[in-house]
Amino acid sequence: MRADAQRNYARLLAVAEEEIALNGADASLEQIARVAGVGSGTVRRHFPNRHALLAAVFRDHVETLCAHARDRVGRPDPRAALLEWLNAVTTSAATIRGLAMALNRDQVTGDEHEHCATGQLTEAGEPLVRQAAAVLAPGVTIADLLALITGIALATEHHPDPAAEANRLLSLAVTGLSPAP
Amino acid sequence: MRADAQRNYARLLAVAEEEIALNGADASLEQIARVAGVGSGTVRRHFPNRHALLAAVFRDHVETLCAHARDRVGRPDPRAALLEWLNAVTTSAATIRGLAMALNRDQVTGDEHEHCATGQLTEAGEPLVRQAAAVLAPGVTIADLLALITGIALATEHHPDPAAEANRLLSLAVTGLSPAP
DNA sequence: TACGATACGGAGACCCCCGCCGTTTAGCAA
DNA sequence: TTGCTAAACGGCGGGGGTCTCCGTATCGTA
Repeated sequence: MRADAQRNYARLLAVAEEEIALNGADASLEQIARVAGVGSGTVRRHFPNRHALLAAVFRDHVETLCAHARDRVGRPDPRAALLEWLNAVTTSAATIRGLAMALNRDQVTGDEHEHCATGQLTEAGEPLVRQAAAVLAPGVTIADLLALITGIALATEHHPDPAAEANRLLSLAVTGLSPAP
Repeated sequence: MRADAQRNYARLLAVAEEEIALNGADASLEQIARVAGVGSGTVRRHFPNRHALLAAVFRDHVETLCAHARDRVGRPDPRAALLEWLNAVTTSAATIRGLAMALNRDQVTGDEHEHCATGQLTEAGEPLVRQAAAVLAPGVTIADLLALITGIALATEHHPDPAAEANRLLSLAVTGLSPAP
């Protein structure tokens, strides 16, 4: 990779992060190019489509969450371990503008990319779910949990305090909105 | 309302319904105008903004759900009554393309319109929630339930059988993903 | 230093949203 | 039936976005 390409890549990533934080997952690529001071062709060369850009922007965040999950494998209390992680994921999804939509989008694409955000989170979270299987409702999968979390994050995007609201909804779902009598 | 205006309104509504079923809540207004064989100004006159169009298109569906709720007020088993209604809402939100996004959008706008879709569903569902309060987790509101449902519907939009998947997730949330030990 | 590969910038084609305004037409009244 | 007027229509123009493509500038090496 040429030096100028590297510079532009880094610059674009930084600008994209700001712009997405400001305007959500469908921020204008054109605008990002303008702010970064490069031609629109350049952003498109580094990131062929919006999905690629989102993946790059959120890569670190996702990686952090995955590490968080791995740390919790083998903990003495599997239920607590899983719930802590789910809370962390929820907080990120609700706080980091655009992340929830990005996760939702690549669930749609059907995980053809093993290394997409949802794929990574699935892989990292699966052991936690397996460990906690005994205390989970039968049939619950890591995919279910991630779908629910992205859904909750999308639905609470507007709220004054999205993270708090999202976590509250998640807690309700975990313990049961209306447990059987 | 003039006769030609009435004709165009009806025609636009029909075309919009198809187009939204095909392309989701952000179908092209321009395209709708083309298919309906009217100028783009006409669609904009009848529906000043996208939200107005969505509201009109989904009005009947929402009204049906509200009636469904009113039917169930006063039933002997309040829990069953509420859950049946929640399932119905979930099925609609997951099946009718664009509805979930529309509901989500007007939760965002903050219900300044009392008669918007979410507002109507809130009003209709509130008695069911009140009735069932004794068997609900403390603090659960009708707004929470609707938010959760729209979130679930958004998250399962891609699934081969969205309604089944959405209802499954809802059931899990109702009985608890991992009820406390 | 010269050269080839690589990356850059932006023009062009296409689509969409939105506001505006000249023209047509429905429906009423004479 | 015939005029008339307000309401409704259609589409143009401006602004912006996406995506493709190609001539040009630049980097890194021989």
